Amino acid sequence: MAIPGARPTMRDVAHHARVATKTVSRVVNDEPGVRPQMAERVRQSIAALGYRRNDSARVLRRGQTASIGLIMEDIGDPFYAAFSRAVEDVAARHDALLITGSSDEDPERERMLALAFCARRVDGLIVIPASRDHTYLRPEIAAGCPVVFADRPPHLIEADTVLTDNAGGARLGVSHLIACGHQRIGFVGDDARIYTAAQRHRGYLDALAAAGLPPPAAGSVAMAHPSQEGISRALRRMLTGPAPVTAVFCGNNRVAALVLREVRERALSIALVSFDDLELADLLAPPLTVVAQNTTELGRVAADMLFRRIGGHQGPPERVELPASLVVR
Amino acid sequence: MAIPGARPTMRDVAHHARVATKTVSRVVNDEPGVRPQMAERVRQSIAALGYRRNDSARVLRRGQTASIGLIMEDIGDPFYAAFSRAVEDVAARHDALLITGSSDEDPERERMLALAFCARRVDGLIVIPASRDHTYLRPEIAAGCPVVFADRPPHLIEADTVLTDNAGGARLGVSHLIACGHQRIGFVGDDARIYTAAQRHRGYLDALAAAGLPPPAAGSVAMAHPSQEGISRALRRMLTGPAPVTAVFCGNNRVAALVLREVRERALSIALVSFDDLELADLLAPPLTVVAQNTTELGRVAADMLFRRIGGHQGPPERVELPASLVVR
DNA sequence: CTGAAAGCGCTTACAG
DNA sequence: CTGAAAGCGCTTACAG
Repeated sequence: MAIPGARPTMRDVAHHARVATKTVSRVVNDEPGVRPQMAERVRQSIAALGYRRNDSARVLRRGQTASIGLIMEDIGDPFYAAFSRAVEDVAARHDALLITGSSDEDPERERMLALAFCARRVDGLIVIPASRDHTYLRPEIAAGCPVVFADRPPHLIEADTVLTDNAGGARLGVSHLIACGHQRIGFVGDDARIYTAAQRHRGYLDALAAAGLPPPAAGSVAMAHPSQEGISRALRRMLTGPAPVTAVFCGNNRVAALVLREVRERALSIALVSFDDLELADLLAPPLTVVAQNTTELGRVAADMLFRRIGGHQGPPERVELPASLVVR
Repeated sequence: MAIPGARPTMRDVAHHARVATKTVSRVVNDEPGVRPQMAERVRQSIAALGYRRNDSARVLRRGQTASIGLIMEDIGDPFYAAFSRAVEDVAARHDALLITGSSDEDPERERMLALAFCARRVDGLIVIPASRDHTYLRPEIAAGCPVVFADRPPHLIEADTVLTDNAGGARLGVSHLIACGHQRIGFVGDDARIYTAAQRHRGYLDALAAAGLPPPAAGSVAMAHPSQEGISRALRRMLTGPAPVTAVFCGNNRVAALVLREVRERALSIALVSFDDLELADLLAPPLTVVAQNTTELGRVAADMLFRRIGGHQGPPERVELPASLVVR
């Protein structure tokens, strides 16, 4: 039986045990209604041949693949890794496998991955969107593949969505800086086309307004795909001129790491608060106050919503928003 | 065609275009030998019905699933996340999907995941072992599912393996502390039953011996699953008595984070070097010198080895060891 | 260039 | 309790 690629099939077992394949199927799947004596005979043949059920055939016949797909920006990023782990745990509880793919913020890649997963007939999909147009998913959803969006809302279609309250979180962080006495506060965020970046920027503006502070001076807001060089320039701009900022709110973990490096290298003395927690943030000098998302909960809720749909739930699309919390350090 | 779960099949398309399914198959798969005019007719039917090939049926017939499985300790850990991303990139280049699972260092869970993946007939498996006995994989390998082990070697079977030079890396780190003038150096590592933990401990002892230093005093070595409490106790022990340590080598990133917290909280003045790099390690005061693994390369090599086997390579099992590098800060 | 038949390895729906 | 037949949706191996 050790011929590469030559696995015994249910038919082989049936021959060996001199029964019908259906009987083997019953034994393999622990279905009732097989005499113990016959079941034993089948079990011996299974052992003798080293038989293992081919789930990929089973899946074809049954129509459900017991697998879900997860598309995110980059599984290598700690935020998405934690999210992914939470999804995996829920999937495992439903005996489903998890197929993952990284879009690298490329809409076309997101689409290719999503369609490839659907072609494999995953039972459902969780998408952290990179695309600005999800109409390509409409036929898939109509054909019975539910989709849940996480971290960012879908575009041009309606579907279950779970988000962090990004604006609210940013308000918390910026209000904290204001409470500490800062009046001129800069904002360094990611590309403004990214939903979370835009929402956090909005929260920043709201906090200033709520405190009766003037809107940020020109140059006090920088939003772009984070790079050391870009952030260096942005900080330089914020710290020069007649009204330099005394504090900066960082829009996410990657921005924060770069800002921290810049602050250290140029020995800048500005206060910082960041959206997203960072490993070791509590050990920095001074420790970094952050607005933390509940990443695990985000993943858990997204997966729960998906499995509810897979289980047949038919209600209208839902939108859940989870709070972010201020971690003062 | 918007009836949930009712996707059109190749047969539906064939009826609609009044051709044989084989002709539809040719068009769908861009096989040559279809008159342009007929191909066009088929394409129109495909569009009209919203047909999408069911890859799960294709896979059954062809025997290859174009998917691989990856089993690691925890996809939520940044080390494994980076590893996973590197594997995904290689898989994508081979048009293969990646199925991931976390074993949580539980041998039984590793086994369940591996067998579940094999039941789905993944084309190959990458395993970061938790188990001490991999004989359960022998039938799967014999049946044509190649397995590559990464980060830690397999137990009781031979198979392709890619490792970091853990002992060599630890020697580098400990030698650096010695070069800085330290003579009494402690070691705080993970559970000694984990291969990487044991190897790093060995490298630590080798470095002491190579420098002509005496073997560590009783209590200067602590190896256990990392917990704040356990590490607190271990450090207390190392720092009391007649010959307290002046430096500590941390066995991995999780240990390092806990040791750093303890050092900060109790304002201990000891030198630290850690195996594994940490985000922000350069921004600590003082910055943390580390022995860095090339995690991405580890994942890339593992995946390359696997796809070579999937491609038919038949040579004897290979073992690759990648160097670790000292990052002085 | 086109297609009818068989089969991948299971499960479903029946019949006995 | 047991099994023969049909079928999941494709591709393979032929025949014309």
